[in-house]
Amino acid sequence: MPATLRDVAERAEVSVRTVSNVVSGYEHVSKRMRTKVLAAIEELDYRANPVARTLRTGRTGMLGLVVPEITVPYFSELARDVIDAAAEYGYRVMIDQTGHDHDRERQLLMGDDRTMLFDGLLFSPLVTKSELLDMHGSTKMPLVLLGEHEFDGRYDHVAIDNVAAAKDAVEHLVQLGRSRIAAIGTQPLEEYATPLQRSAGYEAALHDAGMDVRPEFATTAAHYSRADGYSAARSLLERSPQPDAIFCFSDLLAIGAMRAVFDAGLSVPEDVAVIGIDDVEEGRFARPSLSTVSLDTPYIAREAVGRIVTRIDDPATPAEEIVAPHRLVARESTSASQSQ
Amino acid sequence: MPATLRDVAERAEVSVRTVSNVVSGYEHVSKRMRTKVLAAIEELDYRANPVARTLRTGRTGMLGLVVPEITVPYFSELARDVIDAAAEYGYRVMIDQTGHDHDRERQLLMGDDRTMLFDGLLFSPLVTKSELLDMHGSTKMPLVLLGEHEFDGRYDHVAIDNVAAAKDAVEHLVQLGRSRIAAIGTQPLEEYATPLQRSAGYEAALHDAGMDVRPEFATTAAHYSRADGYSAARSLLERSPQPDAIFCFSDLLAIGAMRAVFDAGLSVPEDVAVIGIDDVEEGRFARPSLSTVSLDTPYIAREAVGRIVTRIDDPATPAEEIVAPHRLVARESTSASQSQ
DNA sequence: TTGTACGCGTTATCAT
DNA sequence: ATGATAACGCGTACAA
Repeated sequence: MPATLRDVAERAEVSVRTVSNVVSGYEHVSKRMRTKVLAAIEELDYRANPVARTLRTGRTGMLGLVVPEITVPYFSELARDVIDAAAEYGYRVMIDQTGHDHDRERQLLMGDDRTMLFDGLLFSPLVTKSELLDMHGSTKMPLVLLGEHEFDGRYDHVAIDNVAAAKDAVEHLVQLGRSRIAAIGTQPLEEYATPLQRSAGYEAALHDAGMDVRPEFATTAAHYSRADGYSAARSLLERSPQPDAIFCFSDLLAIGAMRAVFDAGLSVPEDVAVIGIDDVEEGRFARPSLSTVSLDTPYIAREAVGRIVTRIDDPATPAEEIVAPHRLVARESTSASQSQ
Repeated sequence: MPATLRDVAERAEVSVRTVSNVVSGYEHVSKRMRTKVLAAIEELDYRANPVARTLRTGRTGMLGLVVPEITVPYFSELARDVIDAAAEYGYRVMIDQTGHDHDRERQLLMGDDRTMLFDGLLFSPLVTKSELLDMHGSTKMPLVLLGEHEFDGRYDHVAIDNVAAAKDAVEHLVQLGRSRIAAIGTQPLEEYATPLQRSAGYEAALHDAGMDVRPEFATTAAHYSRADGYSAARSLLERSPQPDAIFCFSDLLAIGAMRAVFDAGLSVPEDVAVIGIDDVEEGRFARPSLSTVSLDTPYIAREAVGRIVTRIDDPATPAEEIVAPHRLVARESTSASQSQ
C-alpha cells in the first residue's frame, strides 16, 4: 500500500494539515516544519493520490479531446499540439475516438459517467447538427468546438474560414490554367458542415472564374481516407471529358487521388493537378509533393486550450468564435513545370 | 450540481444501499424497488461519479499507453488498436507522449502522482537500459513492455522477433540481386534496443549471403522520421560506390529515403531498392508503394491488453514474453520489374 | 432483501 | 503558523 498523507503526518509528527500545505506548496510553513515533512515524504516514498484530491477539489486536471480517428494524420498532429498546449496550463489530455459513430459522439457530449472525468472537452465533431449540441445543454461541462460548423453563439469554437480556404485552393487551380476542376469530398447528407462549406468555396471559385459547376465532377467520400480518395479519383477519371485538376477536401483524399491518377497511367501535375487541405507532413514527402492549404494547427490548439481553460475557471465567459489563419502552400502537385 | 447517490435515494424513498445495488447491477433487488430507483435516476439525471467510485474501489478503469510520439503513424495505429482492445475489457486508454525525453520516461515509470491514475501501464520505451526498469521496482503498477528490448524475466513484454524481421527484409533485397545494401537507422549510443537488434539482423543477412558489412553503409538516424530518412539517404547516395538497396529500420525512414533518391535523379527500385519495417498505411499509397515488414499491430495490442488485464487482476502472474508474428510484404519499391 | 454507518485520501473550514 | 475535523460521493461490512 502506498503511503498516505496521514502516514507522513505521523512520521513527521505534525498534523495532516501541515503536510498538505507542504505538498501543495502553501506559502506559510516554517522552515523547520517543511524540512521535517519533506524528510518523511522522502522516507515513505509518499505520492499524493490524485483521485482523492479530485474528489475533494472537483478538478481532475484532465481535458478530453474527441476526434473521429487518431490515425488520421491531421488529428494526430492536432492531438500532439493540443497535448503540448495543455501541458503549459498543467492539464493532461485524454483522447477519445468516436470512429465515425454518431451515437458515440452523442454519448460523450451528453456526458456518460466517464465524461465526468474531464474538466473540459475539446470536441472535433463529424456531425454538427444543432440537435447534437442541444443535448449537451443539460451538462455543465465546459466545451470548445474544433473545426467547422455554423457558429450559434452557444459554444466556443475555433476553426479556419473553410469557405475561403476551399476557394483559395480552387483559385490556385484556376490560375494554373485548369478548366475542368473536379472535387472529392462532398457529402450526400446535409449533416456535416465541413463538406458543405468546402463545397461552397469550390463552387464560388468556379463561379468567379466564369466556369460551370458540373455536378458529375463533385464526388463524395465517406471518410476522407486515402482509400476513399483513390476510388473517387478512379471514377472521376472514367468521365469524359476527364478533369484536369482535382480539389480534395483533405490531404489524405489527395494522397489517394494521386495514386489513382498514376495507376491510370497519367501524371500529376501534367495531366491532372491535385491539391488538398490540411498540410500534413506526409504530403511534404509525397511524390510529387502535395500542394495544400495549411491550417496552423499549433495556433488552433493553443487557442482552443486557452478558451477551455478560461471557461473552466469562469463558466460564465461568453462564447467566442475564433477564426484560425490558413494559407495556400503550392508544391509540385500543382506546379506549372513538370516535376516527373 | 450533479445529483448524488443520496439524492436519488431520497427521491426514490429507499436507502443509498439499494440505489447503489441497482446502479452496479446487483442481482438481488426487488422489481418494485428497481423501477422506483430507475425512475428517480432518470428524473434527476443521475450519473455515478467515477472519481468517488475509484477512491473507494481503488480502480480507475484506465490504462496508460506511453509512446514516443503520437504523430508517428506506427504509434497512432498502435494506439488505435490498443484503444479498441482495451474497450473490450471495459478499459479506457490515456496516451502519454514522452517526446524522446528520457527524463519523462523515467518519471512515468517511477510513478509521478499522475501515473497513479492508471490501473496499468503499456510502455513503448525508447530507452531500454535495465536501470530504467529497475526504477520501476518500487512501484507496484502493473506494467507491460511493448516493442523490443532484452527480456529479463521481470516484466511482460510483447514484441516481434526484431533480428529475424530485419534479416527477412535484407534477405529479400539479396534475392533481388542487390549487392550493395545499405541501412538507415543504426544508433551511435548503445541505449536503444531496436536499432541494435535490427542492425544485428542486417549484418547476419549480409553475412549469410557472403557479403561484407561496409561500415560506411550503415547510417544513423536519430528519430526514425521522414526527415531523418531523407538526409541519411542523401548522404548515402554521395558515397561511391553508391548503394543499390537501402534497408530502413522504419517505414517513415523509408518514405524519406525514397524521396531523397528521386531528388538525386535516381529511381526506386531500378537504381535503389528500398524497404522499411512497420507496414503503415502511408506506405501502401506511396509511389512506388513501399515494401516492408508487417507487424500485426492488432495482435500486439490484443496480447498486451490481455496481459495487463490479467496482471491487474492477479499481480502475482509470472511475467511472460510474447513474440508477435511478422511477415514480409513485397511491393513496388523492391519489385524486379520497373514500376515507374 | 434492505438500511446504517464507516472509510477511501485529500482539501477546506474553523479554531487556536 | 499549525492542529483538529468535517466534507467530497461512493461501496460495502454489518446488522436487521
